[in-house]
Amino acid sequence: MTAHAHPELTKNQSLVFGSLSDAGGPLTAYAILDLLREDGFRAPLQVYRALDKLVEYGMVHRLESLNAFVACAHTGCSAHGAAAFAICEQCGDVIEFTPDEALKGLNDWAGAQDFTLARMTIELRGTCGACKSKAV
Amino acid sequence: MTAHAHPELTKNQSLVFGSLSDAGGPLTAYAILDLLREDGFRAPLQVYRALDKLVEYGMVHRLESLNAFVACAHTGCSAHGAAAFAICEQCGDVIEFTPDEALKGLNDWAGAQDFTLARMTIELRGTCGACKSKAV
DNA sequence: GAGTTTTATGTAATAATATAACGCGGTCTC
DNA sequence: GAGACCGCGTTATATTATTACATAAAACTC
Repeated sequence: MTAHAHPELTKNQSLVFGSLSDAGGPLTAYAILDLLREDGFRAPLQVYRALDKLVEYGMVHRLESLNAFVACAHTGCSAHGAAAFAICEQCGDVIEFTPDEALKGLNDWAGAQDFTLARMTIELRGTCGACKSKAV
Repeated sequence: MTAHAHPELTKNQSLVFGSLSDAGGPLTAYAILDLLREDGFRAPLQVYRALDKLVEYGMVHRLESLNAFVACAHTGCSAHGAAAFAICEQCGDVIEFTPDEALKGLNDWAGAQDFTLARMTIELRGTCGACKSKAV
């Protein structure tokens, strides 16, 4: 539960970020709630409020196609709105990456349309190399 | 409610596709349900089942970041998994487009990672040109 | 065309995800 | 110390989506 160069986290924010970091993968808000019951969490709102802040700080990403949340892979991940995720439908693993060419293309499109970008969601679904090897 | 070169739609599928086409923008499943009550719809499942098929046929897209559905902008939109959406947070308008450069970049990334793509979600959030003009 | 399988349907119940509304307590600032 | 703000706790509720079971209609097989 490293300190990070981010705003001092509150107790609830630290707990939520800790669960996500420890999980090493995506968790739903309710899964986090269950993990934190022993730490005194009682209600979904405690999780959602912390997640809102963590997403705002760029420490956590929301996976829209999974309704789940994941700790940012880049321990200091500040320059954002700009991550992409590949989600393996076999093993559930999520790979975060920065798709420079795609981002350029989308930014160009937005510029040409006079569309001001607030954020982007880029999520790939499929099967990762490891799972394909395993399959007969 | 044009006939399309697609599988013959069932009655429920036609009704759902019709509401989405008429709406000219995204609708949630429950919004569709309310629109179709006068046509005899009673339960969410009637909508979700039709939507599943329509998405499978490529006639409807799901907007993950909105939990909503929209009729495909390309009346015969067959070659898919490959659309992107720009969603204006002021007026709610959705622009569907095909981001060739971005798709190339993401496909290349997947190839390099040995990740087999099943589908992609690309959604841009922001403010469209028209809304920016209106703003003081 | 009788039997079988598949697909679509209707309905009720429930699960999973997310927010609204209220009140309390701390910490700033002035 | 009054006011503003923020985080927190709690209850209730809203929204989105699925499970489970029964019926009916279409398509396929022999």
